[in-house]
Amino acid sequence: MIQSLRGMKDLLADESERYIYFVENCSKIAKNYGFSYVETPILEETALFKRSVGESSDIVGKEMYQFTDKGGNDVCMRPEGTAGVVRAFIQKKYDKAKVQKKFFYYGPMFRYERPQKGRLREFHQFGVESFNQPNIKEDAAIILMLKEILEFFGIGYKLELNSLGCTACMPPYKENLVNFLKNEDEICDDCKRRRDTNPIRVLDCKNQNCQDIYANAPLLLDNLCPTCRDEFEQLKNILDDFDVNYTVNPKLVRGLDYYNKTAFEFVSDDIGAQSAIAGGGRYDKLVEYLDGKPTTGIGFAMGIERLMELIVMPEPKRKGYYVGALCDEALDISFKLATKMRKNKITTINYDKKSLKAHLKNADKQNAKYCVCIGEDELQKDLLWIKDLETKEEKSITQEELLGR
RNA sequence: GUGAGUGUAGCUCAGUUGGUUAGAGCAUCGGGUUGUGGUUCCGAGGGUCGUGGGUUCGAUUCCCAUCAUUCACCCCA
Repeated sequence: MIQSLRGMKDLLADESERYIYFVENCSKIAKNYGFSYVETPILEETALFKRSVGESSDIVGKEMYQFTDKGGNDVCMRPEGTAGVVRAFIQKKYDKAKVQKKFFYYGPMFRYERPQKGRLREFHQFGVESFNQPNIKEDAAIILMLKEILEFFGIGYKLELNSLGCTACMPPYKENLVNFLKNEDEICDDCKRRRDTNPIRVLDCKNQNCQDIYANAPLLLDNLCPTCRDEFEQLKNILDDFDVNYTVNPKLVRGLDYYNKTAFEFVSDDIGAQSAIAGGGRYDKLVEYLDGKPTTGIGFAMGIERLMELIVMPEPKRKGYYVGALCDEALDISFKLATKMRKNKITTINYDKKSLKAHLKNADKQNAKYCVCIGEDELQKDLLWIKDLETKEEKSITQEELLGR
């Protein structure tokens, strides 16, 4: 038997219902915030992710589905959504037009990792990106929108917040941190590697010994330039105004290299070790990294599979019609009837002759609201028998009456 | 990439200290006398016990390998 690839799952039955329910409602909320749908290709040139996500990240370094296509191009399946949207933004020359744009997207992402709870090789993200809106209120609006989405689905969360600074304050801080790390020989091998490739990531190390050492490490939050410090204060004030609960985590860093200034992560306690349900932040330099004109950007991405474990679906209601025949003569007639009904009603039909009891049982199992049956009596009188499975009300009506309902 | 656990019916699992026809619940299908569902009762179908090899008179059971899967590390949404 041929099976789906490791870490890749089919979406069907309850799961697909959940998926549709989730993205539809997220889309609705995003549209209220002025975002419009964008869909970018799953396959992109590998260089796009190397230059945006960063070669030092694990995502690009070891988790990409990368290959050479028949034309000899170095391509890969997107491991995240932002890079493609930024590429599309630049390709459409919105950077030169200096226009504000807000996009939302959802779809599959691919990372070659060892699967576990909340982590698949093909997984789905819902995300938004807002370009050319440097106002700190936009940062707040995006967090408020995420809060609204999570609250709509009844998902509990914790919000962690940090500022990663800008080109004025980040480089001196980085130097500062590297100097601190040079004097520490007890840090783990991973951290030693990070010291050279991406020093800020050491702060995020899960190793307890490392964390003990970093208790004395310089923090970026204490070394922000006046502008960044002021903006971070404003952001916190707005969030306070809107009763958003958050904790400032000066050691929160994002896994992708393109972030600066505002960085945030929504975390859940209820889904195992892979607890990050949404993350995002500002990326004011990314458009330039990808050869666009200077354009600020901010966005977030949510892990749909992780969130689907947490959402409570509304109770399924009985709906639609079930059609069944009680005698052989009614088989063709019921099929014709069902086909007419399908113009404007959800209709399922059973092709076999069965007892009324069996049809009612089937209709009930399929969660239909009405059971329509045709038997000898109905054929004689040219009527249909119909029962409401909720109210138990039953009556005989003509075909015209039924089709006109 | 590393570690641990698990693979028996469509699903959830029991079981065999190695021995004839491998069990349960749920689900499915049929029935409980003339055309009334979600309850109940009776019955039926469905398994080369993940795959390959080894030990043995004999393996679903023990051993090895392999594949799949789960959880954790790591990484991240």
